[in-house]
Amino acid sequence: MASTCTSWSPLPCGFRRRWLVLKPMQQGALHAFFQRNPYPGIATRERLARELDIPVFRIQVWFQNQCTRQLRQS
Amino acid sequence: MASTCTSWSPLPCGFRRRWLVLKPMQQGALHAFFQRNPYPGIATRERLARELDIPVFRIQVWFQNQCTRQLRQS
DNA sequence: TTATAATATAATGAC
DNA sequence: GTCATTATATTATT
Repeated sequence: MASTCTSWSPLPCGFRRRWLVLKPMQQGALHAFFQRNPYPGIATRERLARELDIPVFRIQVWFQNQCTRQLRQS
Repeated sequence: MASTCTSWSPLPCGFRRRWLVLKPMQQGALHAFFQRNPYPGIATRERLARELDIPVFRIQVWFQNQCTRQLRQS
């Protein structure tokens, strides 16, 4: 396995990134896109990051969380 | 899906801690700080706790309540 | 009654 | 899956 510090995570191990709440407009855009494509490739994630002004790794985390939480709806 | 009693609440469920009224000086300091930073990290909360002589979890509760009070004025 | 301290839980960001 | 932080609803006390 790779080290616990993956390439897309700029923070050193053991430090938790500052909690940032997404703005409603950003959330709306992400939800809308997720409905169309839950598994965007790196190019798409980078485009979303530019358009919404969110770091790429946050986009990645958001889609990961969204996938797992979509599944436990029952 | 947080657990019932989260980490910032050291009392077991069903037990209510004693009501504590903040002194005017403590309230003033909290309000002043809140204006600068409504979401202090754990290190900052611990510093405030030391300086104002208030337990850390009460600091946390005050900031949470202050956020909702702020929102209700609109 | 109003203000606010305190409890509990849901939603969600980060890991 | 797990933990941490924020948001919100509610209860209780001064």
